[in-house]
Amino acid sequence: MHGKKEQEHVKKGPWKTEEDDVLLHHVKTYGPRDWSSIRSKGLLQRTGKSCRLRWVNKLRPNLKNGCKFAIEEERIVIELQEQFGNKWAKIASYLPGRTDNDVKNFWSSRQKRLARLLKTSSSTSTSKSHKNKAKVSSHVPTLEVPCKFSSSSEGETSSKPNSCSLPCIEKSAEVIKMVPLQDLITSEKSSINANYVEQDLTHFDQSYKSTKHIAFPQIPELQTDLTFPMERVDEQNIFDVFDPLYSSEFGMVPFFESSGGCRIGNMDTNDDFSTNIDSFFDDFPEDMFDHIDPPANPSNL
DNA sequence: AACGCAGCCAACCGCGAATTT
DNA sequence: AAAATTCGCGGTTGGCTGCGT
Repeated sequence: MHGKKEQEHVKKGPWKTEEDDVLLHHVKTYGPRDWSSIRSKGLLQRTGKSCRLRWVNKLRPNLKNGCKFAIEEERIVIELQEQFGNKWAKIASYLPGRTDNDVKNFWSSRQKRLARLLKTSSSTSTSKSHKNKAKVSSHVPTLEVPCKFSSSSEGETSSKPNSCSLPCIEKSAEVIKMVPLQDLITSEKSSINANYVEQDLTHFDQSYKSTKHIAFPQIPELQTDLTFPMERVDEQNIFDVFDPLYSSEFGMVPFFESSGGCRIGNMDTNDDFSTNIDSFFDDFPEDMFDHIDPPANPSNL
């Protein structure tokens, strides 16, 4: 009975450095797969599921751990959530260095924040006159611009400030009402404009057809020329990540560097790997992935 | 200084899909 | 083809931290 229990014992909770080491060694040897074998071999008392999650969310190279979402990233998440719904993994595939968990956490935080704003606003609005409402709304700028969503991004680059242009997002000439999220947040303390909060939340209501109301950070323009979706840095292209050219890709993610200025790598999880990304890879032999089967060639499928 | 609250994040759980036996 | 196993995703939870009162 005890023996069986012991055999079935599964470790949970925060990961220790030593466990990360074991997991990294497994990935180094066999690649990011066979998660269940880690436990069956007695390497770790973690479930395969837990191992995979740890790798995907924290140990995988190129992750932007501990970095707040840049404005561009926020914008993309909002747009893609609008389009795909809560398909976090899919949305994350458009954001280099972000995991589905990151996106999910970002979104739920945002939802909570907005819900709280709405709650606050409704309580304040009941105690305040309509006059007050109108007064507040007048100082919050609203942008109503035709959104140039198109799968053909060429020639579609917006010349207008505040218009949005995300390639590969199929949209008709819908009107996007952009509400600066920063304004929402900063006005929380003083007086909330219920109208704006409501507008923001209504975009979750599918019944809104002609006008989309989205809380957007107010930024001049998306200065990117992203080809979506970005390749995910995971099982599919792990080999690319460890390509000899990787060194140029590790300091920053080019696209988000300017806004985020965020270093990549598991900088905050454990000291052994936090010094810098180079020392992280110093631990790996040059032929570290020689043992790994190359990804299936799509043409052979 | 102590307390409460909100935000953030890592990790777990359940379930369905995909893959293997 | 069916059952078993593994994997991946989305929802949820709980702990930690920072900030305001």
